[in-house]
Amino acid sequence: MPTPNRPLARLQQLPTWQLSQTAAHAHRLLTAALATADATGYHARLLAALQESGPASQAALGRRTGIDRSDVVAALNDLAGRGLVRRAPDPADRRRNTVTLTPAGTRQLRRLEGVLAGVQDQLLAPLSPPEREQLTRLLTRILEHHTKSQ
Amino acid sequence: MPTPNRPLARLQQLPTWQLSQTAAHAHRLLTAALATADATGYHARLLAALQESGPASQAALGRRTGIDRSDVVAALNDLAGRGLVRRAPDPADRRRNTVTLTPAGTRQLRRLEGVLAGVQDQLLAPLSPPEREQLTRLLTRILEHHTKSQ
DNA sequence: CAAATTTCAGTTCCACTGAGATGG
DNA sequence: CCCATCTCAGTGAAACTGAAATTT
Repeated sequence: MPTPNRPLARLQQLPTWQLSQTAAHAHRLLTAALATADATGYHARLLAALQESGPASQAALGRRTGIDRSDVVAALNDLAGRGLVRRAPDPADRRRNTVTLTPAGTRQLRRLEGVLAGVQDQLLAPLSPPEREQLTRLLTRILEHHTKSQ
Repeated sequence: MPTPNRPLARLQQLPTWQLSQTAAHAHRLLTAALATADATGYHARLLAALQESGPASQAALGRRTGIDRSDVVAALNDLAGRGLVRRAPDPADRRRNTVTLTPAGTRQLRRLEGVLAGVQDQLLAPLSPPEREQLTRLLTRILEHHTKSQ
């Protein structure tokens, strides 16, 4: 996702282009902010999923967060290495690892939620609160359309 | 850019998340549509830049389109191989290649513009024309803020 | 000499694929 | 026998880096 110096007049007006540019900005802000908390987007998504739905198998976490099974393994290695989650074999189905949020993981998630809120504010700085809501509504409509119809 | 099955309630509401999801959808649509015209996003951007500002050196094209100098080389190899652009040494500055749009390139650009318009329509299908304008205005404001302030 | 251009080779990041091992 | 799970190794696209060769 590049950022041209003197953007192309035509393409610049296409919503697809504006979306990709805006998402790229958001991604930069997000990655930078999470890095200051020694985290990545994968980490935040996994911790949030664990808090939201409780302990889960790795496959279930992958489905819920949209993270590929292979990448879930790697990210959980990180998180477990720092004591933010615990992995234990599921006694009911021994193919599975049950992943659990630790107290340290819960604290880290709270920190990350603060970081994420700050990024929203940075990104949407030029918009008033009602405009921010408007943007969210429009994006939600687009997303719903494209996830329902497929 | 993954797409979760049952999205996380919290993260799903964050504008950064919605933006990245929407941009991912747009990117999928765009890549697929351009592929039917034997093109890529790089191709479209380079052809558009050439039509908009006339013949240019490769370095200038890279700056104008936001495409890295290395990738400009590869994409122009493609385009030149299909006769859509012509590369000739610049007599005024022999470090440069002057890249020119051929008639076939102009025709291909017209095709691609049609393809791109179709993708906008697909992506924004659930929105009314005024809503599409609203979205464009909000995104433009965000982009202007983040490109001016840096 | 410093700076710009074109090119090639290689790196990094992210999402994904394939396959093996274990188990239901 | 088939399917699910966890894991590792590797692939592919996109953006970028470093450096060489040429020219200004």
